[in-house]
Amino acid sequence: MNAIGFPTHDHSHCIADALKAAETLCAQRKLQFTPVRRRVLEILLQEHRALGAYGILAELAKDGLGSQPPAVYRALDFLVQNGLAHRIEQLNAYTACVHADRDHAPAFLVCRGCKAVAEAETELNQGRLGIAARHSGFVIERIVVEAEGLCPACAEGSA
Amino acid sequence: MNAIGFPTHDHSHCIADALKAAETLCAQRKLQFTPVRRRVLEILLQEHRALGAYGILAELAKDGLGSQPPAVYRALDFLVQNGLAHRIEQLNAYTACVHADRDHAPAFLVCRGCKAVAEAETELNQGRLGIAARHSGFVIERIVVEAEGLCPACAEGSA
DNA sequence: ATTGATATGTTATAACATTGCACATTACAA
DNA sequence: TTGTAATGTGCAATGTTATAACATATCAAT
Repeated sequence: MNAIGFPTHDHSHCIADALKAAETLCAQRKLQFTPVRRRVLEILLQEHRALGAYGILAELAKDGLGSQPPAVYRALDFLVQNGLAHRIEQLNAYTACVHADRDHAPAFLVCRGCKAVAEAETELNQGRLGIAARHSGFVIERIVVEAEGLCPACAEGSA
Repeated sequence: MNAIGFPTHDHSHCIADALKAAETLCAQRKLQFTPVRRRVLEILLQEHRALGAYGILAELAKDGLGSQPPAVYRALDFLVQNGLAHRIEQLNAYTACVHADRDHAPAFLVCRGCKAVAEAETELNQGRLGIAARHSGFVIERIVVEAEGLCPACAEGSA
């Protein structure tokens, strides 16, 4: 495993840790970390990439954990709602959160070659957009920041 | 007309100006500003809001300018490609550009109530995301910045 | 036992987008 | 001015993503 911002690492450990953290977080908030939800998060954690809902559904189906679209979408809603996963708007796809603990405004680097996703942070009312918002009385609740480009590996290949 | 960042203004004049500018720009670049393309831009310009492809298609169909999805998508591709319109990723929808002349990295305020869209600007390699990119050797080509929230009018209503 | 809250199952359909091919138009050089 | 390449359009079919609507299950609290 070696995606943008994720130098070679013990990936199975990384997955286990994240699942553990999710468990803890759900326990604290009295949320049900059900098999479907757990499995969807696990599938997302397999790769530091964005996966489409129907791809996830296919995996889910293999385990007999649901075969219809709503099953995935509900699980994804839950995960996104609780900050355990994020939606990548420009791909209509989903990716596991790399630091699900604290509340944050995520920003992403998305490789158009391999769909690898790296997560960074931003602020809600930063920069020119924040200024524009204040000027017009617009209240920002969420901000989507996604950079599209090429990761080092893909840049090499297409150069 | 009075959307975020667009205080009451002479909207028909605003539309006419934008169409004129688009014409000029296409002439300069030797691009064909065909009836379909012109009409799609005009439809987008009617409102400072994001419109879905199928909604636009319905309008187009009324004028006998195309009845199949590819007609709109091709026109939208053309407009987006040439900076005359933008795609709002979080809505899978499109909006006319308010300053199609210069090359720019657009950022948007999108009202979740009325879908009104205001356009601001940002920079490609700004802030923490730029830093993350430089650190990992990621080359940013395009950046999606979309703030979701409530415009003053909708905030009033839902308060 | 009954209720209420939450999660899931199931069918159907809405909404968004692309592919592939044939035909028309335009641009432009021979 | 005619041939030809490039570009744009029409049309049918299909693919992909997402939700509506309704039924059922599970389980804890009264």
